[in-house]
Amino acid sequence: MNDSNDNPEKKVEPTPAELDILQVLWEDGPSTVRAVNERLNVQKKAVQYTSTLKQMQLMVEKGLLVRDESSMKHVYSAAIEEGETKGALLDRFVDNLYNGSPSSLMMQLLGNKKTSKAELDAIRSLLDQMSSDKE
Amino acid sequence: MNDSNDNPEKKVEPTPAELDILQVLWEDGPSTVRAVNERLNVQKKAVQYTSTLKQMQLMVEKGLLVRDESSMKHVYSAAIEEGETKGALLDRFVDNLYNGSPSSLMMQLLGNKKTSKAELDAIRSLLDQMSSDKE
DNA sequence: TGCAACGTACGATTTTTATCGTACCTTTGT
DNA sequence: ACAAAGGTACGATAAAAATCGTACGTTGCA
Repeated sequence: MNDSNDNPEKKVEPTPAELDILQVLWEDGPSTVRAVNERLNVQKKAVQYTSTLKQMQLMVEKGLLVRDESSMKHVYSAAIEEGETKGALLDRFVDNLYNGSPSSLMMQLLGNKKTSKAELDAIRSLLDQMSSDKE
Repeated sequence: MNDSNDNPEKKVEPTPAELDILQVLWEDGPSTVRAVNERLNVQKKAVQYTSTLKQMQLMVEKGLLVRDESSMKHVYSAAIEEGETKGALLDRFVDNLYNGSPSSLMMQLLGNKKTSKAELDAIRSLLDQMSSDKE
């Protein structure tokens, strides 16, 4: 068996720059390099077209993106799922910083002045909804 | 004014390896290089003594650590606060991955099978406690 | 037809992070 | 006194991530 199709255990660890690109693709769907590059230049840092191009080409090799070469303007899309990827990153983050304890992270979040009251309310109702679902 | 003493706005962004070292110091308090290195070798990856030494020396230059050179065995301690540092990293993490919305992060956390029921309960009681404090 | 606009390919390089070897100093036991 | 043990300093290098310039191919139109 190879890993072409059903290998959900595959390890994915996009670098920060790769993550930026992935987010554009997750949000906008399949896009050309130019579209992605423009979005990065607006939302993030100035970066040359060819830098983005190269980056995305490498990402295809790594299996982070797939591309459709049928037209001259290649169209790229994310090859890994948003939720899964972010979940893995979150896991690692929690492991590294909070000893794998989500509630520790929550405490950090709650003690953080940057977290608005509205957000806290949203979290609580989320939690309430959660528990009424389960019980 | 310089930034020797009271500059809480200073930007700190430890790299992964730096964070490992910081965590040891946060947990154990002021320590020698050897002590830190041994802890890393047990808990993390094998790394040469001089590598850890160099790393910690660089961290002093960057202002991440301070050291007491009064004895020959220099004693290092964290120069940045644990909660503040982790909070900043968490902020950046939430900004990057969840558009700055902690509740989105929560959803990810709740949907994550690795998060145990006990942890969820802990979070909820944390939240309850939080709201009874505030209101 | 030929040139400008726009696309990809890809080597080279820079930047950042991490690791290590070697030189050399200090302490201590005998 | 001096060797062994254990410490620091620091240049060199490796490894990883990111950036860019240049070469070259294709398309569309004046």
